[in-house]
Amino acid sequence: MAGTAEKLNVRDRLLETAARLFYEKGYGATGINEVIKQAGICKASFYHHFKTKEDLLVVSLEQRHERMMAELRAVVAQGRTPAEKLGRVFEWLGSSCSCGSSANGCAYLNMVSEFRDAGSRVRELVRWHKGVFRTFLSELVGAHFRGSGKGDDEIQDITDEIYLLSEAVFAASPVHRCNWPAETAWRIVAGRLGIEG
Amino acid sequence: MAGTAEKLNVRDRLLETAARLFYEKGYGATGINEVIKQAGICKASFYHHFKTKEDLLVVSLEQRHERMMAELRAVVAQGRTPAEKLGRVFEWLGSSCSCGSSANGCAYLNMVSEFRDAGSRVRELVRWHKGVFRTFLSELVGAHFRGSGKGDDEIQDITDEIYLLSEAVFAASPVHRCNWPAETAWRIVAGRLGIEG
DNA sequence: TGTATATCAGACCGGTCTGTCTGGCAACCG
DNA sequence: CGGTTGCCAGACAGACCGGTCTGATATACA
Repeated sequence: MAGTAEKLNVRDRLLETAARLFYEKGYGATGINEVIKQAGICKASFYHHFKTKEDLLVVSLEQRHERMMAELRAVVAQGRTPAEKLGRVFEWLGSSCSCGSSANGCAYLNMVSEFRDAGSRVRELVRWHKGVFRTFLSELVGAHFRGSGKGDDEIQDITDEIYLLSEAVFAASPVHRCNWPAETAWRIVAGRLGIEG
Repeated sequence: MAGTAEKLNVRDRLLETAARLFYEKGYGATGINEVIKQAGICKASFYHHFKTKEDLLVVSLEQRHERMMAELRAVVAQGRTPAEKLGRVFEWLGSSCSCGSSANGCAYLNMVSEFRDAGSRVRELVRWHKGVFRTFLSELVGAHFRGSGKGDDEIQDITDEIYLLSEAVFAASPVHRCNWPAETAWRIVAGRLGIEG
């Protein structure tokens, strides 16, 4: 029952299984024993690779971040203009938030619910991740308005708005389990980019 | 150490304590033993009033809903026009999401993270709550556009957008712990209402 | 007065949790 | 060959969990 993680080494099998279970069931609701069982790993081997359960979570979230950014780069590569690239991003947000087993919204926002201490390692990681994502958006927005005569402040404001709308998609999708949040968010974004329709 | 719940009867003390702890620490992270200890109630009395811990949560969420709607009605009563009322709502969203001990965002969205089964009682309650809140917004939006010649479909779309932005405030506030989400959201909303500035 | 109800106090049950420990097997490397 | 390393197997410790139970006390009401 090791599932998709057949050929990976022990550490990667643990990370793959943990990422899946922590996302689908939540961190607190997933026991270490379940992770190691589904990964087909014995307990001592787990504690050989990771000091604690939380360490496993942190590493798996870091890995998830890299994977997500890679996916995003691939997604925007399919768009020609910055506006089209942003459109692809919101399309991707919607599909990655309301489809199949991934209908649990944003893995990082979920962690904010589980780790209430704002100074915790996990919260810090979430803020870092969101910062990187916001920078990613800001570059697209900046490129879109390059040479438009818009001031930096206004572009900054629009970036904030678009970032906020991405969070809205993440938050609303798991509640409603359809992709009107992504479509509605994109409608607003398109308006702010001046590409009505 | 019963705190603010001095004069209440047993059931209400339990509900008051549970609402506070479940919100500040999360449902899973709060043990029944801690609730009853802080409420100054013995265990048998708790199980006399509530069948299970989850029952306590459900009733406390229902109570929270009534309290929130009452607060919202009071808040909008201070605005003269529908647009001003909506402005007060977003102001209230920001302050109730990023201030003091309540900097944990939306109690209901947090429950979505903790209850992954979309068919669970708690999830159902969350959807009901969000539906009522959306209706509340839709009445204000409808009043704002009354007689403006805007079609019902367009008003519906704008309502969706504003509701989505309220979710964005709830989701983003606990991550960033300041109220730019509320301000940014309101900037977009004001634009959609046609009251730029 | 007798009975039902609400509450207190806290032991107790069966289960789950993270993390540690012992012990053994196999591969690689000096 | 001997030692280290990675991994397996699973018992175990210690804490905490939700929930049940016994038994005592106080109050209200028939």
